[in-house]
Order: sequence, then structure tokens, then C-alpha cells
Amino acid sequence: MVTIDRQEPNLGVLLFVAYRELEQRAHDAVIAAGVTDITMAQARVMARIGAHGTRVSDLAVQARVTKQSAAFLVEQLEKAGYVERVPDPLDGRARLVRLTSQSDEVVAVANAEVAQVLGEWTGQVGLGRLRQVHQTLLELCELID
Amino acid sequence: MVTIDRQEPNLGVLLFVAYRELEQRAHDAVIAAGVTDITMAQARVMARIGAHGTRVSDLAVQARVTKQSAAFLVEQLEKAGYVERVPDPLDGRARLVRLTSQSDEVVAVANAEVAQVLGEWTGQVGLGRLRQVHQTLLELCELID
DNA sequence: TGATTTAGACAGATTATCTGTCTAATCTGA
DNA sequence: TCAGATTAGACAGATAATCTGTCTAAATCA
Repeated sequence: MVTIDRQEPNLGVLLFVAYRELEQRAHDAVIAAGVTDITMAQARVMARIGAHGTRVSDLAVQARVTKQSAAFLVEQLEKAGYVERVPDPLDGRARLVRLTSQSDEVVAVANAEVAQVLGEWTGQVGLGRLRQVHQTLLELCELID
Repeated sequence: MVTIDRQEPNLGVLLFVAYRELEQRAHDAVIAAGVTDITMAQARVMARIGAHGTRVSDLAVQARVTKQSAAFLVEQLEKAGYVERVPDPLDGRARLVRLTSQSDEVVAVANAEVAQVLGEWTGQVGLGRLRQVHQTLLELCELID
């Protein structure tokens, strides 16, 4: 019997709070920078688009939504000009979703705010322990995915 | 400049994956146990109800939604019999949301599945490192909340 | 090559979420 | 003490996000 938990707040809540803080702060920063037409759900999908493009079905898996939901969000982002869809040269059925240059500023602002938050977190627990968390979660995610 | 990140997958994504795995596995287990009328959003609120009851506005803050959204989810849970609302003896405006005995089985199943997942995670990274993550997140959440 | 799987599009329904407004109770400060 | 500000929650309405189900075309597999 593993007894890491049982006392509140449990690990699930803690993971949620930390995850949500990072997401909300990044989103708030983007809004503050004048980009007001990207929702959190859209941003969640956007954040999972790889450098060379990602399929909608892969985005769906990574964002933990159905592919229909992911497709809906990608459609909004495309209409707003933040992403484009190009044919996948390796698979005639598929299309790769890619960030457009219009997203560059958004990504930069979001990354800067994430760095800011991580700085605050480092001030609280130290860089070593934050890196331990990162490394451990990395190994856990390998198990999960 | 903090450089814990910059390489994918970043900490935000890792936190999301771990959080979501725990939440989804717990929810799946509850469904598998025959309780099919609790949604993930409802469960998210339910999981934040304290032993002696919690106000809707506090649930809203903890679940990171508006109090209207929290009230809506509590209303569904109340209709389904999983929670009840009682007057708060300390504040005439407020009502405390409490779990009913009908929730006992749900909580037990969810807790058992969480323990199962944590066991799997322990197998992957060891108990010590999992506890480190828990402790560090605890301190980060103090900063955040 | 025929059967199965996969990627995505399309349609429709439901759920979750928000903003805005209102009342009553509590708290605060002069 | 009391008037103003704040807080808890209810009510209404709108929008966003999400799901299930179905379909076609392309790829994979046996």
C-alpha cells in the first residue's frame, strides 16, 4: 500500500493547481499583450503543435479530448490566422497543423511568462528541486503515454 | 534566466498529463463501478469538498471556475443525491456543501484507483522521488494559493 | 487483393463555462 | 453605531467546449 497521499491536499489536486497556474498565467499574459481572441482551450491545443506540424488526431490525444473537439479548436485557430493546415506528405489522409508567423508573438509572450513563473517557483523551492520535479514527471509521462 | 524548460515536453504539459491521468483513471474506475451519472467536471468539484463541508464560492476558487459554474455543478450533484447543502452556522449568507452517504462508495472507489495509480508510479520512479514531487508541489501550491 | 484500421469531415446534441445582475448577510471604518 | 463596501449565493441568458454518431477516403495488414 502506497501512502504518499491520504492527507489533503492530495497529489491530484496539487498537480492541478500547478498545471493550472502555469496555463492561466501564460494565457493572462497573452491577453495582456493585446491578443484577446485565443481561448484557454484553443491555447491548450496550440501549445501541443510541434515545430514541424502535428496532426489533429495527435493533438486530440495529447490534449485529452476527442478528435472532433480538437478539430473544432483548430478550425477556430485557423480562422483567426494562428495556424494553418498543410497536407501531410507521408499520409494522404492526414493534414499537418502548423503555427503561422502570426503565432510568433503569442508564443514569445507565453514562453516569457512561463519563464517568469518558473523563476518565482525557483525562489520558493530552489532550482534543484524544481528540476527534480521536472525529471520525475518526465519519467512518469513516459509510463503514462 | 531559469532554464529548467525550453526543451519539450515542458513542465506545463507534464503537469497536465500527470494530473489528467490521475483524474481520468479515478473517473473511469467510478464509471466501471456502475456510477455513471457523475461527469468529470462534477467530480472535480466533488473532490474539493472538505470533511465538514465547503462553500460553493470556495469550491469555485479551488476548481478555478466562476462561482456560477461551481454552483451549477453542485446543483447537478445535489439532484443526483451525492451532495447536500446545509446552512453555514457561522455565516447567514452561506451554505455548506457536504458529501452524502451516497458518495461514500464513489469516494472509496476513486481513492482505491488513485492508490493503484500511485503504486504504478512508484514502480516507475520509486517512492522517494514520488514523495519529493509531492512535497515540492505542496510548497509551490502554498506560493500559488 | 480484400478486410480492417486510421485521419479527418460533417451533423447534431449536451455540458460546461462565462458575463451580468440582484438580494441578503456580513464586515469595516469613521 | 451605522453607512458604505464586500461577500455569498441565486437567477437569467449567452457562448464555448465537448461529446456521440456517421461517413468517405487513404493507408495498412493478412
